[in-house]
Amino acid sequence: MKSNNQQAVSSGLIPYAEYLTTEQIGLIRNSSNIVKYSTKDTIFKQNTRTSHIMFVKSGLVKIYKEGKDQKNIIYKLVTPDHYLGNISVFGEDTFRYSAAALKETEILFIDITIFKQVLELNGRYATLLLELLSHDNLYMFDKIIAQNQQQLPGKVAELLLYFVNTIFNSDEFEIPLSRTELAELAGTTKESLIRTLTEFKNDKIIDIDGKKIKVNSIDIITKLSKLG
Amino acid sequence: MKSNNQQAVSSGLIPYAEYLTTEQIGLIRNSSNIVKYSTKDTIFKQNTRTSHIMFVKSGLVKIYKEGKDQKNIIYKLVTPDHYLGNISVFGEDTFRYSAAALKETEILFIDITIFKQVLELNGRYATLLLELLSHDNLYMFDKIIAQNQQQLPGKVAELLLYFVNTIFNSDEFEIPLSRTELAELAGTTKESLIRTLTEFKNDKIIDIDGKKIKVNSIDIITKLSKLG
DNA sequence: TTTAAATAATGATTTGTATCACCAAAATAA
DNA sequence: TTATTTTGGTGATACAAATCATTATTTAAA
Repeated sequence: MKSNNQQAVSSGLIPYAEYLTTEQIGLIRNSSNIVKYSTKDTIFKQNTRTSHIMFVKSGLVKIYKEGKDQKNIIYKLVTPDHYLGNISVFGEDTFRYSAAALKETEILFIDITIFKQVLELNGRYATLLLELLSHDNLYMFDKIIAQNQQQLPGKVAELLLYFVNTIFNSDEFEIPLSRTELAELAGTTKESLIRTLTEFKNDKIIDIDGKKIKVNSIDIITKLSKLG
Repeated sequence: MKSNNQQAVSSGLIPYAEYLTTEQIGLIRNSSNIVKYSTKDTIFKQNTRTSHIMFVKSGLVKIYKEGKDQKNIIYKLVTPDHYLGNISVFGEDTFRYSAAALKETEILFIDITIFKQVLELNGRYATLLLELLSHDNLYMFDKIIAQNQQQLPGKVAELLLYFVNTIFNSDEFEIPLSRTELAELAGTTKESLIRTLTEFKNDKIIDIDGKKIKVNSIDIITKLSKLG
């Protein structure tokens, strides 16, 4: 954590504060701080100890597993107003994966002990988190399983839908990821990803110019993702 | 749910009852019932409404996704004293997958509304579930990702380790699954699975006789699973 | 029991995509 | 600026595993 980048935490910044009492908000606020990261900064590394709950305030974060010979797998991207890593820090005392900022990012750090205290005091809040966690995990689960079963066109279609529906909420966007990273997210290799994107471009399903992508036919992309 | 197979629920049967007050145990007990299933019985089907939290009391359950042309994917098996489906019913109002009994199985059904009431009253219990859910999901996550990346020998080695370490806690066991189901769990095809098992048998790593399997060298199997 | 259906096993063939090799272009450092 | 590294892109090849085809074996039904 970079102490030189910290800033005070106002109560409005506490996630889902409407479910908390003033006292509980105070508890969390006093054990929280915001840290700013620049593009490509590491937020945490796998196998280090989990001491904080992290909540993305702004920016974009990739959650990834570091494999041997630089073969990473990107699990997911995290957009603002989401807990980092599905709050899965509850399950283990060390991180199972790493996180890095894909652009200028602000993270709210909350001391895990204090956070657990609040949860135990406030069943309503704990239940809310349980629902968030469940939802998130089901979604991720399906995504991974689907990816597993699909072949290239399906995988890349799924990737594009992920950007359109979940990350950017738009059919036109600029991806802050390299081709290699896109492949790591789609579950394939750089070469295969590029080839498939080029095919989609030739078929006029998408326009692509460097990191700028425009999805022309979400219908076709959706069909491809379902077809596998 | 088969009402003819129900039976009364004693307080000792409530999961993690030590975290609950007498009153809360009463609440849950009054809205619970146990249902018995025979081998191959369906417990629930994907896309049906979730109205109960389910807890496996005895037996063995497979959680699977039904794909087109009978191509199922088995996510996991659930052994006694575990919630069905990672309590993930919190996230959605319909099941995302199906469940079926692999042998004589008893399931404790708890009304979901009552259960949520108790959770909101008891932050301690909710936090416990949050931890269970987190842990389970991290585990599953890693398992699926690992499987995804591995090739045949690694996948089958992983499958065997799953039985040895998680399901049977023994290096000798009788699997209540067909070869097709084993393949669905390992993430491959029936033919490839059989071939790989035969190879392992020829290499004396395992003994296999129908559904009876004995793992002779967990060392080699572990190496194979790590090697990919 | 005999018949039918489901499951297990093995071989031959096909195919998708990872891997390898290489070059172009862009970004970064010197 | 030039040099160096990283990223993007294309073609040729290799290979693992899915698919197809067929037979054996077990299990369930008539």
